[in-house]
Amino acid sequence: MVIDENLLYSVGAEVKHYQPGEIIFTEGDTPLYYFQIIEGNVKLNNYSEEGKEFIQNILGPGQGVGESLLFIEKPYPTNALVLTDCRILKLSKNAFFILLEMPNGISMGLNRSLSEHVYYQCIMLRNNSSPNPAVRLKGLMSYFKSFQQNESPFSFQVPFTRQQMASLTGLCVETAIRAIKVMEKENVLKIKDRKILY
DNA sequence: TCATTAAAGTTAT
DNA sequence: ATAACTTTAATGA
Repeated sequence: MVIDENLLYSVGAEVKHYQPGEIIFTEGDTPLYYFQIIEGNVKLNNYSEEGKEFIQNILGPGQGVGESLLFIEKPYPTNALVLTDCRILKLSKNAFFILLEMPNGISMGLNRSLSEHVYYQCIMLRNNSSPNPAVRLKGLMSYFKSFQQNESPFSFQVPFTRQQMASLTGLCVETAIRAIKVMEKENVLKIKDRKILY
């Protein structure tokens, strides 16, 4: 968790409920709030000129949404929209900065979160720069698998649809599906009930 | 080889 | 039922 929930409540954070499809913020909006997911999933995305979606990231419980933008005077570079029923803590930017000044020390959690974000961007850029679809998909799966303890093969059930995996790696769905099939044959992953085990 | 288009089958709401 | 997702196949860059 980025910031302790009770600490957030103590400085005036409120819980907001969101339904699937609801928008938290849109590309170009001015960042005015700190958001932290209690429950549910949120995706950060962009749309290309031709309308093709690129998913920057899919976030879950405990993660902040767009918090890195609170420190600079720039509009949001992505949209944030809700994938599943969500409970999200919302705190005004002012209160967020008051929290930063407090001696309780939220800085470690926040720094860790920002660091993780930079690391994620680095890994994804590295892998997504590869012309080989399997490399991109493996990069994606390896990163998300790294958060679970169990490192043994096929112990990680990929929590994304093929569509989402394609949008996260800049591939078209069909290519992603084909590459996944090939990887199954090569015993890199298993498919059980359409779920990918990596 | 990958993207695109089309078409059809499957799952979820 | 309808929308969203998955899969296969054909075509072209």
